Amino acid sequence: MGEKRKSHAAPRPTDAELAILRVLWSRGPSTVRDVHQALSSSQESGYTTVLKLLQIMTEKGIVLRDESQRAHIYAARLSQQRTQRQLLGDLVDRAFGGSSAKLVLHALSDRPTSNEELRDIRALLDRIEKGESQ
Amino acid sequence: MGEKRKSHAAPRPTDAELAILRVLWSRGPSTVRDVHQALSSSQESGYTTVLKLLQIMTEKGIVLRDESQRAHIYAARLSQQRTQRQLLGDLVDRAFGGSSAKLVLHALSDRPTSNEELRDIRALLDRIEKGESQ
DNA sequence: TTGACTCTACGAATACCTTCGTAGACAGTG
DNA sequence: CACTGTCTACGAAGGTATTCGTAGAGTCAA
Repeated sequence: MGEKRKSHAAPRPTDAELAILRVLWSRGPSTVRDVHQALSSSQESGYTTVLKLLQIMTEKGIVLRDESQRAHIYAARLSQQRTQRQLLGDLVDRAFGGSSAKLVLHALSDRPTSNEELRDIRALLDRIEKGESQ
Repeated sequence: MGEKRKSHAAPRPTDAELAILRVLWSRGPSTVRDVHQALSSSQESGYTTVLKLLQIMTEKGIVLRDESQRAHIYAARLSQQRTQRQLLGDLVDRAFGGSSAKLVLHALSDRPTSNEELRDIRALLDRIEKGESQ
């Protein structure tokens, strides 16, 4: 059974999955108990709920599982950056008609942004205009 | 847990809903048939599917319905900009830890951005640094 | 009026997400 | 060994999203 997914086309993580991913990204490889405790500070969820989620995420290929010990250890398969990129691309396509710039204008005009962050953005703009590096 | 939805706290639109919203935003108030036809160029979906979606969206308060004619006319309740802002805020919180700047850096480094768009972004950066108002 | 057409309403099927209870395996302690 | 606590696996319940079929009412023309 199973085999619904194409090879490795990691599907968009759901909300609950993203909450878990954020824990894994910040803590590194963790057990179910680790994740559950880290999560319990921000939201309430049963231990087996977290376990089930991690099992499902393993099936989907969102996380990797090390079963060498009794308490399995889970790790995010894709980096936070990679996942964010994917989510951003989705959003751009679904709601912003494919224009990153529109999205950026929204993001900047919306929330307070520190001077340091603004500097980083300018630096990136410079790089883009100069070289089209990347 | 109580109260899923406040009276008018428009929930995050789903994928199918967003596809319809994009039609309404670009065409303005439209009938089911209008939306269905506009949609059929990019994806296949039955007429009654679109109808059902629009009925649900009406219940949710995502669209407004003018029933004065036999063919009801639907319009998006929130502007495209407003909705985009909401979706962006959600994404920032869920995947970017609340930092708009990180999101911007991703967006810019990811997709090609035109010179004109880059100019707009710089202009906005200027406004932000000068005034810190807006 | 009748027939063809268009519209809305509604319900059902399916799939997915999220939650949690229960069961059984395993480990350490007295 | 028996007890207690921790772990995984599994299934089921309840909710939401998406799809579409069918029914019934309105409209128009001949």
